[in-house]
Amino acid sequence: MSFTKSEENYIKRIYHLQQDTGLVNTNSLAAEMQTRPASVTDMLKKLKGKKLLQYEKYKGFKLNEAGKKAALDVVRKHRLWEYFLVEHLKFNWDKVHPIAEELEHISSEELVQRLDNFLGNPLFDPHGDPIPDKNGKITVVKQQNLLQVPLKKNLSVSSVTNQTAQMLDMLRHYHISLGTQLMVLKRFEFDGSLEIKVIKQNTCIISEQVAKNVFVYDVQEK
Amino acid sequence: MSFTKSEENYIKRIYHLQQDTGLVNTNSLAAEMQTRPASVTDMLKKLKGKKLLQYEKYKGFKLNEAGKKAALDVVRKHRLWEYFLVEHLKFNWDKVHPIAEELEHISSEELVQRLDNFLGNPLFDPHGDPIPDKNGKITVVKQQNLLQVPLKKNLSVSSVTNQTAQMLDMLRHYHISLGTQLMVLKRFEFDGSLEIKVIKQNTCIISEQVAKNVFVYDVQEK
DNA sequence: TTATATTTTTAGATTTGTCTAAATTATATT
DNA sequence: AATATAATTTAGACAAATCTAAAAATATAA
Repeated sequence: MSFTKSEENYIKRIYHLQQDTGLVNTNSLAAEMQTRPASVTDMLKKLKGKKLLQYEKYKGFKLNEAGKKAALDVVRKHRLWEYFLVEHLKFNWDKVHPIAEELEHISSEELVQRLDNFLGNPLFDPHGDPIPDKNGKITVVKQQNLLQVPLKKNLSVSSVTNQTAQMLDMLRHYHISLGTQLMVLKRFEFDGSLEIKVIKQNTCIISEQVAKNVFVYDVQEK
Repeated sequence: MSFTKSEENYIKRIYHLQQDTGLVNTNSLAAEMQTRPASVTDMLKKLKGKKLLQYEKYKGFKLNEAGKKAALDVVRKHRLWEYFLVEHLKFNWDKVHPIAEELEHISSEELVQRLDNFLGNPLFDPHGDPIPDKNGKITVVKQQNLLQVPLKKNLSVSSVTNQTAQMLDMLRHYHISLGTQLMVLKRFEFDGSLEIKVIKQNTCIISEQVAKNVFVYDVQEK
């Protein structure tokens, strides 16, 4: 089953809304989609026709299993492309959303699978949101910043906040980027700075300011 | 000025046709676009309205300078994405066209520029077709296969024909891919095989069969 | 050069996704 | 429970991109 760009956008929005509220209503979806309630009703009929939606007139609606799978396919593509844009094209993480909104509608399944492999099958996008696998499964792993994490544990970098040019320059120098495996060796009480072992690289020292913006997850739990 | 997907597709087709024939006519464009002549006429009016086309009713038509620039922007995106798909996602070159047909319509200029840089500003796509730069300029450089090329010249791999799994496996082993710099050191008369210096790698020996499928250009001429 | 064939355009319809305005249903309030 | 308010849907219209069928212009050929 394949969907139009517009259908995919509606499906994705409904998915995100129903994560929060269970049942979704016409007006809030219209607001999210920046369109009119009447347009939403039109699309709901189409999605119900394609058997993606539980929907009774005037009653509210939500995606059924097929609908959720369709939504997760789009979310997966969106987040993989965001990862690519940040990690390989060196976009700042706060600039990539609108571009990924276009890329997420490219249809080739083989493309998505190859992209996933090329990126190293990341679990999180650069905002720290989880990337569903090709079956729609989301691996839930706790993320913490480097200040919160125990010493000598094998960790993988999942996201980086505060992406200033200066911060990115520093991380690049230490060979720290998304997916990098590392370990906190020591925390200095004096200034809160950390001694970090970047696997396959040299040890380095980072300040507390940096550490609080670098988020990681426990490699074992994957 | 920005264009719809449909407009971009028409512009690109007209560009390719007028490269061959000068003036383009309605029927041949309809055939190329797999559509009806009536639809072509409709679109021609739109493109004339946007001042991209020299077009008089019943007379034939061609892109003006603005139209050619628009076409080259699309061609540039198409070929950069093809390069990415082959070189980084390891698609075979004969599989990438339909996917690049979708990717070429992603609109962000910054994306294209960053992609170009990420790829190393390649001059040719994996089919050996030249990639226009951001101003629409096409660098014309002669490509030859490795059998046609003089010894001890600094060369860069521009395209590879006969992309069988076996061939690709062999090239990968020798670290030869698009953009790789190399030099032919010696040609053995006995079996036509070549001794190749892959810059930053070891020397290797490739057979005549392989050599005739590997196309290169002279780095000096860039 | 007149008739015939070919090419191109027009006229009007269709589909998708949107809109406004009005009607309908549900919810809240007294 | 009746009424006011809010949410939702319907009805009908529009723009983009396409189509078919017919008309108009051009090209070709006897």
